[in-house]
Amino acid sequence: MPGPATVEAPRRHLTPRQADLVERLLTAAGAEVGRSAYDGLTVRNVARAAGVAPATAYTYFSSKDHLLAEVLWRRFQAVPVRHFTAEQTRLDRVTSVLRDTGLFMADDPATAAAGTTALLGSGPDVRRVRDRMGADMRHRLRRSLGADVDESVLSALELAWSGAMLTAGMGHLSFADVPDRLADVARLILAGADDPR
Amino acid sequence: MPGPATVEAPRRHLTPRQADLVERLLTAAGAEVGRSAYDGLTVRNVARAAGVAPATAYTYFSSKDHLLAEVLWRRFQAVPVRHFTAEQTRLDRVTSVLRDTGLFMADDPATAAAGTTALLGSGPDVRRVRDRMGADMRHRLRRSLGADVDESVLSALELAWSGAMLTAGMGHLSFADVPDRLADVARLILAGADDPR
DNA sequence: GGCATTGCCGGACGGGTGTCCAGACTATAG
DNA sequence: CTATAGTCTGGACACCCGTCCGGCAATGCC
Repeated sequence: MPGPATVEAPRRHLTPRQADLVERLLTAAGAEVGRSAYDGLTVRNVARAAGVAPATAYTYFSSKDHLLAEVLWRRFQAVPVRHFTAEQTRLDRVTSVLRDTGLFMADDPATAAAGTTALLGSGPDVRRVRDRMGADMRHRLRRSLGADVDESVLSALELAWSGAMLTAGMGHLSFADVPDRLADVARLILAGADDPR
Repeated sequence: MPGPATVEAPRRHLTPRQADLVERLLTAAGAEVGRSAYDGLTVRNVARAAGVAPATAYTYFSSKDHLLAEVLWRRFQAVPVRHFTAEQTRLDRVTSVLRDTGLFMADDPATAAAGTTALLGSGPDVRRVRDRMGADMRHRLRRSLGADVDESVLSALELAWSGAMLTAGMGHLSFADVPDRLADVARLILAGADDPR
């Protein structure tokens, strides 16, 4: 049975006006979350700050979680994908990726923490953002690992990264410490993989 | 300045009647979460199922998250601490700990997923449960690693464990796969540590 | 320039959360 | 058996979420 499946939203062209609106919402959310953490932030406040009716905000972001997740995703995307030089070892490359993607949150721990919480939300849109982010991270790691990747190494690195994000998001670990911690993990894991080229 | 600090609740003796009440709430919550996931569960429903007024439930658990977190903690505690034999290698020991603590959630993925979400909540009580669980896990791992533990190995294993819980809780990874994944990670990390005794 | 479509407004609504309180209820002690 | 301290009740409350809808403005098409 094919089932009702998911109803794809028709292709959404955003007029410049709308794109600007979305922009304003995202930046307003980013600013707001800096003041009041996840719990304190309300969609209505963000909407007001962006000069928009609450209902309108909900037509572009299906939930508070979705909104915050999208803020985080945007920042994540902004992390540059480095160009590797020939003399970098595999460990160097992996470490640099982990460093960059770990550090981007340290600038604004409030947003990072709230975003982490939001990313765990349950709506389908949040899930999409989550998948997108996971896929991007996997891609970055795979690229840094070079040819003939051991899948279990890749998976282990991903797990460690998620763990670090989570632990930091919960306040168990400082965001500033994340990069070093992850570098340690990479060192151990890559030393464990037979071929540390 | 000493500051207002946290106001410790005065020592709470639970009468048998109260202990039973708490018990009923926890099991009712466990049952309820099996049917409706995190979002579907309401404190009021759990209270009703336990034959208790909502306000009463809130005097024992400060929030829905706290309630669910406590359910998870209880199950986690029930995971047996194995007795290691002399001929087990370090990897064997670590793997068995990761397997056990990873598998206990696979029995009831619904509860596990909801509990994971709850554990990320923000109240001070939830935080306490979280810390308790993290400390317990660290303890189990440290014990399995044996003498002269490399702290970075311990930390790496913890990160991987958190990552696995998170990833599974989000549905990114099946709870059933968690043990094998974690075994892989342990193999890599311990091979990376110089002394795989 | 007139007209239809589209999107925003704003306010109301149903449901859930966590808090509070006055009163009923239980058990313990006098 | 009665007074009293500690619990539980049930319902009201303030707040927020996410949804819905009628009205109004702007955009784009002819």
